[in-house]
Amino acid sequence: MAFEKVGPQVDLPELEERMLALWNRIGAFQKSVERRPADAPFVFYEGPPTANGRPGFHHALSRAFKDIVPRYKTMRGYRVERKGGWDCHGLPVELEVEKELGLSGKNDVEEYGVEEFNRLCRESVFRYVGDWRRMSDRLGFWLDNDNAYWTLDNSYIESVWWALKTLHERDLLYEGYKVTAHCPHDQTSLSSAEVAMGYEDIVDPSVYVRFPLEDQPETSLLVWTTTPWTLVSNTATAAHPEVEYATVRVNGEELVMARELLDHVVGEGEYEVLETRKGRELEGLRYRRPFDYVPLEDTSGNASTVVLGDYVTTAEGTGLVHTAPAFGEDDARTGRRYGLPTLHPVGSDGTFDERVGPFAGRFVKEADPGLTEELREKGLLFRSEEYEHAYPHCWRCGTPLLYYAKKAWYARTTAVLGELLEENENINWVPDHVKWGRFGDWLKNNVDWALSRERYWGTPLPIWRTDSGATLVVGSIEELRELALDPVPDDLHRPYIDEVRLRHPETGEEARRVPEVLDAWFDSGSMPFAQFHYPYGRESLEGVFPADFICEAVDQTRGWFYSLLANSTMLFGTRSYRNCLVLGHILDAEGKKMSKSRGNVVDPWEVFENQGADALRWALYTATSPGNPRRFSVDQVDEAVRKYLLTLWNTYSFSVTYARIDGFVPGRDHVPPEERSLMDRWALSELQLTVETVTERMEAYDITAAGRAIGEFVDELSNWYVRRSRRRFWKGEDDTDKRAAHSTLYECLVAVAKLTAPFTPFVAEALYQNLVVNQDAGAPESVHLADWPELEGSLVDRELSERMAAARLVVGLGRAARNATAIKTRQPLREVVVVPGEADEGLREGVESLRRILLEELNVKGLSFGAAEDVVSYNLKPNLGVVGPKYGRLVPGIRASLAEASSETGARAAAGEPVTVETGDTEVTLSPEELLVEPGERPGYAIEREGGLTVALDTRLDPELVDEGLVRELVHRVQNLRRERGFEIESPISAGLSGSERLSELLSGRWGEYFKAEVLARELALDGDAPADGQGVLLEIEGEEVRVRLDPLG
RNA sequence: GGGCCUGUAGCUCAGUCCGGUUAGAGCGCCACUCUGAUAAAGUGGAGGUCCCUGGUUCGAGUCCAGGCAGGCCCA
Repeated sequence: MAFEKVGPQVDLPELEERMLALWNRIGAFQKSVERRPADAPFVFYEGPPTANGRPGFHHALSRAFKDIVPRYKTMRGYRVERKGGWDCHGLPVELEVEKELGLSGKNDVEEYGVEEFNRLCRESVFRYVGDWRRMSDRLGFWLDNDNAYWTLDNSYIESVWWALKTLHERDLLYEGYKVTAHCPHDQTSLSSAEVAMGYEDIVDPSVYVRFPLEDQPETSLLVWTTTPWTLVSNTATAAHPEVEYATVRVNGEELVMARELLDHVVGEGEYEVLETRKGRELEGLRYRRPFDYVPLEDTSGNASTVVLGDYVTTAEGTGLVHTAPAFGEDDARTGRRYGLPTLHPVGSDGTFDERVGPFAGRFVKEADPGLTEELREKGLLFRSEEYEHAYPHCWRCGTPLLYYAKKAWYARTTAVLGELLEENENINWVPDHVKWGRFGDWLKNNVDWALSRERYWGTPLPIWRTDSGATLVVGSIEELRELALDPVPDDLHRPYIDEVRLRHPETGEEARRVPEVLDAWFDSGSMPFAQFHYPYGRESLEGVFPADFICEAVDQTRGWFYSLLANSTMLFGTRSYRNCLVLGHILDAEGKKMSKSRGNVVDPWEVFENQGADALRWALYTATSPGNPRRFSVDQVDEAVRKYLLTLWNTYSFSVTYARIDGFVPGRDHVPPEERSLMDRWALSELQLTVETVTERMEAYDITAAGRAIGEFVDELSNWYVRRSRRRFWKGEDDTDKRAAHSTLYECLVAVAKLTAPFTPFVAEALYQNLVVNQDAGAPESVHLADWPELEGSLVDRELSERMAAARLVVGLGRAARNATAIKTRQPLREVVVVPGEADEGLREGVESLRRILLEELNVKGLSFGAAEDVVSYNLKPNLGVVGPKYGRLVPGIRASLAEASSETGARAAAGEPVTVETGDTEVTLSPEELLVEPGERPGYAIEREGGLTVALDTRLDPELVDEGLVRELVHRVQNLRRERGFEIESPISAGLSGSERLSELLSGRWGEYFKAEVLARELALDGDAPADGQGVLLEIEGEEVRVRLDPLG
């Protein structure tokens, strides 16, 4: 069957729509999975997006990268299941619904009703699923959406419960304190994102307080705080282990604080330094705490001692940080490390409880002045000032937030820290710096994972508690049924699950569920098993765990990348992904983050409709390494269209156009590679080298380099192979050489279609359908069902590639030389002289073998290899690699002397003799190895050089050359006329010329046949029969006036 | 405040691991050339404080230290 006609113009978006329809019709995606062996899985995990917002441009980015690797691996023979998934729970969903309902905070939600609220949350996460699917489909992202997992499904929740129960059984689940930003007005915790929304500048007290040492009450630690009310709960003082602390005498008392802050706090010259020591030497010093309202039950431990913390700074304060584990994140962490008690005399409304005597019932911040006064009375107040700083406020009600410890459920990730670090070593991070940088560093500082959230829409914690404090962790629905006193609801979410009371199997007590829901990150981190309802819906994870490949943006380092690793390490003792491609964020053309509020968001659909998905994909893959933040503009997509897609398309169109004219049939007309021309074998060799590079780069997940290699090959194929081979396709006779050219171009295009299939799946498919499916009924019916090109080593000819590179270099230099002479390329020249440099071994042979190409490209009659001195003079330079180490400081002098050396010296050096130069008062003799000899200008030739290579054009014209130049110019002009007249490429004409004696003479002589062949003139009439005045077109060529008439024949 | 990444031509990026002679490519701009597949191609030109400062070295875009700017994450 003949190839379908292909024009040079193409409507890419329209083509893509047709390919999408084709894929649907033949079930290409399903087949691409099912036809690969089940026992050769390549596991991909889809990081679930939340569908309560429309997909944006950055989602197109990550989906493009998520798609390319599975497509590639499929072609490599793996079965790549791609189960979709949706993240359904979490605070963002709740906040969105709150906003829609006009609710503000938890009190509002409870008043509104949790049942209805959660119903709306459930609805909202399905809202834009259609948009997501449309965007993904149009982009060419193949994903199994019909079997997607939903984190809100009972089956999913049950798997997550199993995980929590397993953690519990391994003593990896516990209840502890968690410091959160707390709004005392709304009586709720705020997420860090919410906290960030509400910073305002306010004035707080700034107090410096004495903590007298237990053993030397005349010496005090000097401590600074802006929240005097937290001093009531002080249980330690933190110092930085490496900071230098001084004991100083000030007005008869002794104080300890960071040395570098003395001038600032005490005043220059106001103190006498008695002693200095590192912070680590202060560890364990026992002091008297400022307030005794809340009793310390155990005074023997680390309470009221100096502890160490890396977070202590000397940017402000005294370098000694008051520590109250109930009211600071650092404090709480330090508290856990040192086993400090947590003193927590504050209610959720922000008032002191009855223990804080005179201040009981007072809002803590309002108690600051009274507490400060009390410190003054006790003689503990060193100084009191005011301090203006940015402090977080509730974005809803404006109340200053309190950092405040609450009970929370934790996963004891620190217990498996060693394993986490070890497993991280076994992950291939791309780019690799993430492993030991952003991710690894952060892992090292791992703290236990606070799993519980005091919210409504999430996986309910499967923890029930009796009045006596005994807890039950339920791991399955069946277990729940066994223990339940009430009917188990169909929907496991709140509020229904809250109604279910359990009977404690040992104590017989009644138990109620704790109110919290689970951090949604734990949901997503559970997807490797929960997506299959493991261990209930599926007994084994063999073949689906761990993932071979995941891909998300860099903001997931502490999100999904972590939750996946933490969960699988705690549950299965191993990482859950082997290769992780980390994407940078997308910025607009100005380097600003793309965001709706800035109005600089690029709509993927605009790009789909104007340039197409292939162009977008290609731009994303090849413009920038994926790990970097990328500046994106539509210009890049335009360039992808022009530089890559249209170049490829036109090469394809060219190939098909001539294959149709010649009736070329790939199978029948195949010419064995060894019988093909040099140019063909070069193209095949370059193709194989490209296959090698692309495969190797894809295996390393270096998509950018892989894509660029394909792009370079397509450029070479179009702008060197096709351009150089055009005449072979045009010529009339149908011989081996022509079939060889067809075979070569055909094979290259088929291979490119396969190579580019993971990158630009649509164009690849269009080529493949016409070039392969159309020809071979037995071929896979889609390029995405085809196998990746095998490297055929026998076709690789590195030497030929090098020779061609050398010849192309010579051509480039020759063209430069020609431009410099200002002689038109249509004017032939007599000779090009090539002078290889010393390093150009084998160049002579290479150029010689490409003689014909070279002569055509440069339009010269002859090629010769000149002795250098024929066309050049010499410049001398030191060979720094040798001379540098040997002569050191003399090098600049040597360099200067060589630059001034005479031409005789240059010639001698070129002949291999040593050269002696003077530099200052030293004489140095340089051996040939220590010298670089370069050719320079010489009159009579147009010369261009690169490295040691010189190309010289003999610019002298003789009458014969001038005649030919004139004829060629005439041919050119007549060809233009043909085109203007709209003649078909292959249609013959009759031509008549008159008015120029000189041209008539040339055309009736030796140039007639040449002229007729070039312009496809079957008949040529000169002068007598030629156009009379007023007929045809009058041309002026090089001062000759000639009248030309063209008539179509037949 | 901390961690990580980035900084090279007007723009997008190579090159930096492993120091070397004149720092490259593509796009854009200017000039010229070529053109019966191409929205192309070729040649030349303009365009560079390789973010800054200091150090090591005969020699630093490259190695070291300290800064600056931008991005992300965290506080």
